[in-house]
Amino acid sequence: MKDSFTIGKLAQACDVNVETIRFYERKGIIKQPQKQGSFRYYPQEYVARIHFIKRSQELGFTLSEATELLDLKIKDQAKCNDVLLKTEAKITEINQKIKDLKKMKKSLEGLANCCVDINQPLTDCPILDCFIDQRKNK
Amino acid sequence: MKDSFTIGKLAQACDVNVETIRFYERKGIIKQPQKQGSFRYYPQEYVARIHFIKRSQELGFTLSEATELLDLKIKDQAKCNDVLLKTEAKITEINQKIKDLKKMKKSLEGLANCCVDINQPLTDCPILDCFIDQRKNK
DNA sequence: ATATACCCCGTACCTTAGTACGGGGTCAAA
DNA sequence: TTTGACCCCGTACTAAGGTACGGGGTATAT
Repeated sequence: MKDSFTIGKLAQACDVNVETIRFYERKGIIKQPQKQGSFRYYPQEYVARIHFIKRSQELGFTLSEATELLDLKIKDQAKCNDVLLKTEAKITEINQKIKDLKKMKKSLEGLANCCVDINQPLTDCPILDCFIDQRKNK
Repeated sequence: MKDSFTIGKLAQACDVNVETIRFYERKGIIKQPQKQGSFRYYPQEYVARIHFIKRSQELGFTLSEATELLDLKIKDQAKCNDVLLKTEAKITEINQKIKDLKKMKKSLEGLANCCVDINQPLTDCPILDCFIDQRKNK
């Protein structure tokens, strides 16, 4: 019990709901820890695991992608090579997303700039066309 | 019906399911087009709208955010002033997304770099710590 | 004029990612 | 030793974003 968390303490430490942890367990995203009687006792590394999952989600990865990333570290029969490949795939994905977001941002900035006359009715605002045009050559 | 699409043709042109289009209509994300009898006939601009929605989703916006973006142009009773504010909010959002993705990318690159010895067992790979550190000062 | 491909509507179902609930068991402090 | 806070499990529900289905109507090419 020392150096370990009940499910409630773990949830608190990770700023998630208790049910979320039970949910992750049911889904195989984290594995069931040691039990003392009917109670789960989590060693501290679970804090890091759950933080990792949450962080990944914040950055646009799904739960199963987050699990995949975690597994890169956890499955020690795997070799760094595997990690490298998966990591590089994710990086490529991220690069594309950044590129697309930047394009979108430019369109929006164009929109903002064209609204110089603050009381011009929106119908005359060329932003949408801007936007649509950018979509066209995609 | 020249120059317009039946729902099936539109779906095909946008590479989405017919049901998706009906779903968007029910949700008020696109508006019902002219009907000839019971059939919907969509003018071409719907292609751009749906592409736009799909694109926005790919970039991490929800359907209702995508709708909001689309509305920047469509509601002509609004004034440029409103558009400007909303546009700026969206730009801020996009900037944050880009920032987060870049952080994620850096972590992943760090991970990739630490796997120099291609046959090193994975247990020695510091990926988890990488991520955790980033979450802490969040 | 008839096949058949397409459309209509409503309803039900699916996946992801949880959250809530209820009836019961347990631990620990007073 | 009892009371309150916490845990157990299973089941049901939510919200977003669709997808599928079934019974019927329609448009069009032959």
